[in-house]
This record gives sequence, structure tokens and C-alpha cells, in this order.
Amino acid sequence: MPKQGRSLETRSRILEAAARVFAAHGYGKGTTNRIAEEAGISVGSLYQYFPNKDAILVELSRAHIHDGEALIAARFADTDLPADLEGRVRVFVEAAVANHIDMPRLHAVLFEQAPWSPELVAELRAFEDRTITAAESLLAADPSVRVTDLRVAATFVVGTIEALTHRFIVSEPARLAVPAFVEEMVAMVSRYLTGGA
Amino acid sequence: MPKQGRSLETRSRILEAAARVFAAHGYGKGTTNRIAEEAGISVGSLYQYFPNKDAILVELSRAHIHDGEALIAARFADTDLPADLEGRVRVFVEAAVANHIDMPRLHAVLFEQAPWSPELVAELRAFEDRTITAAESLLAADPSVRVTDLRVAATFVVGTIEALTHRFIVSEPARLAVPAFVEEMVAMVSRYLTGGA
DNA sequence: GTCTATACTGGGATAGAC
DNA sequence: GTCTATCCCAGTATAGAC
Repeated sequence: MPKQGRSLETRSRILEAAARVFAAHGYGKGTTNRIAEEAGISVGSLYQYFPNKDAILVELSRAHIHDGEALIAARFADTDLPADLEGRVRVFVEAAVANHIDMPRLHAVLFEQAPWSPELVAELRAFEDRTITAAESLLAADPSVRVTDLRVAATFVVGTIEALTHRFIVSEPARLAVPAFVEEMVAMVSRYLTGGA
Repeated sequence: MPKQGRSLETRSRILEAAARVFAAHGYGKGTTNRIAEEAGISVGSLYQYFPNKDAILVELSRAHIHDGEALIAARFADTDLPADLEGRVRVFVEAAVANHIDMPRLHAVLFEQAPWSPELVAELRAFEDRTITAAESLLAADPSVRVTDLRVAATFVVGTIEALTHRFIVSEPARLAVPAFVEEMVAMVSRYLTGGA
């Protein structure tokens, strides 16, 4: 497996081609031949860069997780993070949307059709756990938050944002427009956290 | 395609076997040979009852949709339906959980791996639309509901209950215990609908 | 009506030439 | 390092015997 220069570039080309092919044809019909063709190389060459089809897919999933983590980390570190709860919730909902809006069909394939190895599941899980813990500390520091169990609330909120982003953004056809979705999400989650009426 | 007596029984046996096989092995590895074996017949016989593998799967999906609709309809028709909003939300959350709790892995396969024909997608969609409309009329009749757009709220609530049930009940391993999940769901949705603090 | 044995196909992966 | 041609297998579906 080459590690530098032109080789890395070819590797990227394959990954980008694979993203387009999986998005267009799904996992099953996203064949290695098609990917190679889309990348402008032959199957034989493709197999010089990846040991098998699944390795390509794993790399795409890993990249998605990594992007998500970077996006969230940037928000947490932001010194301009709004002070009020609703504003903060909005920031994270918008981050979740941003992480899925560009290639929704690819994400659908990655999360709903592709086979996930135990290792990859563990990686996703670890990312979620870090996010939940970070969310928990944000909630703990906010006096307007009124819930009985911070950990449960953080778990529920993080899961809700992710699941509903998939439901309303990734899956087609759209049932709600993006701005409407964000508004309802922010309203629901912040009302939940502040204890309701 | 036989329509009576022992034939129908065999048909049911195949469907039940298929449910177990898909739940255990997923869509791809849930082969027709395995299904036949599990049903105690041969592949040849299986193909006398179903034209192809996907027809079996479609039948399972259709049954799930049908069960869901029956469950919801029963709740709507129930004269003992609680009068207060929170009580009503709880009833429907519990119905959604009940419709997924028995064979979670099968549902995961049905909704995340199996290929859905346009017709089947349309059927699911129609069911959802009927549910949204019914929910909308319930919300309209309730004075404690304070939302700007009833249709949007109904769409959002129905989608939320379904998506989060999948997220927290169907997918493994469980991140929250079932009772905790129901409590948080009821709290979040009813606070959302009553307009929050 | 049910079986066994097999034909057929798609697609992942590799051999070997250049 | 890249190509083409091909191997090979898994799995759907069918033929034909009983």
C-alpha cells in the first residue's frame, strides 16, 4: 500500500469515485468494476490500493465519523458559543445537518445498507460516547436545564439529534424543509431540557 | 399460488421461517436455501409458494406495516383513550414500542438492508400520511396544544416517535432501557406540543 | 406437490502480460 | 503499476424424477 505522492492521489480518486457510485447505485449494485471505471482506472489497479470492496466502504464510513467529530469539536471550542440554551442547541442541530446535507444518499448507504464490522461499530460508539459526555458537561453547567438524570438526558438528546437528522435530512423524499426541521428540532429539544411548561 | 387449507399453512410456515432467518443472518446471508431448510421443506417447494426471494421479504414488510396500522387504529378507536395530552402521547409511544419490541433484528433488516420497491415505499408512505392526518385532528381538538402549524407539528411528532423507536429499540446494543426511553419520549413530545416553558 | 441435482448469473478477486 | 482476461464462488432459480 503506497503511502506518498501520486499514489495517495489515486487513492483519493478511488474513494471519491466510490462515494459517487455508492450514492448512485447503493451498496449491492455499487460494484468494484463500476468504481474503477468511475475513477478512470481498471479493476486490477483498484485492488492494488484496497484489499477488497469493504475496505473502501470502511474508509468512507471512517471519514464520515471523523468529519462529524471535527465539526462537533470545533463548535465546543468556539468562544462565540451562545450563552443561552436554545442558541446552543441550535448550533449543534445545525452542525448535525451540515454533516449530512452534502451527500445524503451516500450516508443512507453507509448507515443502512453497508455491513459494519465490529471494530467500526466500536469506533462510532466511542465517538458517540465522547459526544454524550461533552454534552453532559454543557448541560451540567447550564442553570436553565431541569432534568432528573443528566446522563440519560444527554444520551437521549444526542441520539435524538442524530436519528432525526437521518430521518428528515438523509431519507428521501424530504417530509419537511430544512429550515422548518431545524426550528422544530430546536424547539423540541430545548423545551425538553428546560422541563417544559 | 394455492389459496386454501394446508397450502396456506405451508405459506405461513415459510414466512415465519424467513422472519427468523433474516433476523439471524441479515438480508444478504438470508438465503432461500436456508429459509427452506428452516421451514422444513426444500428450495424447490419454496418456489412453488413464492416467485422469488424478494416476494417473501415484501410480504414480511407488508405485514409489519399492517400490524402497525391495526395497532394505531385500535388506539384511536379506544373509548378509554386518556383525556390529557401526556397520557395520549404515552399511549402512542407505547404502541410504537410494542410494534417493534418482538423481533427487533428482523425490523432492522426490513428497514435498513432490504431493497424496497417503489410500490412498497408508497404503501408505507400512505400509512404514514394517514397516521399524520389522524394525529393532526387529535392535536386540533386539544386546547393544551400550542404550535404554530398543526400539520408540521403532526408530521414532526409522528416521524420522531417512529425514528426514535427504531434508534433506541431496534438498534443494538440498547443505549437506554425501555422504560427510561418511554419516559423521556413522552416528556419531550408533550413539552414540545404544549409550547414549552 | 415435493424432492435432488444442476444450470445460470453476477460480481469479487487474481494471474500474467506488458 | 496498470491493464485485460479469467477464475471462482455463492446464491437464485429451474428441470425433471418420483
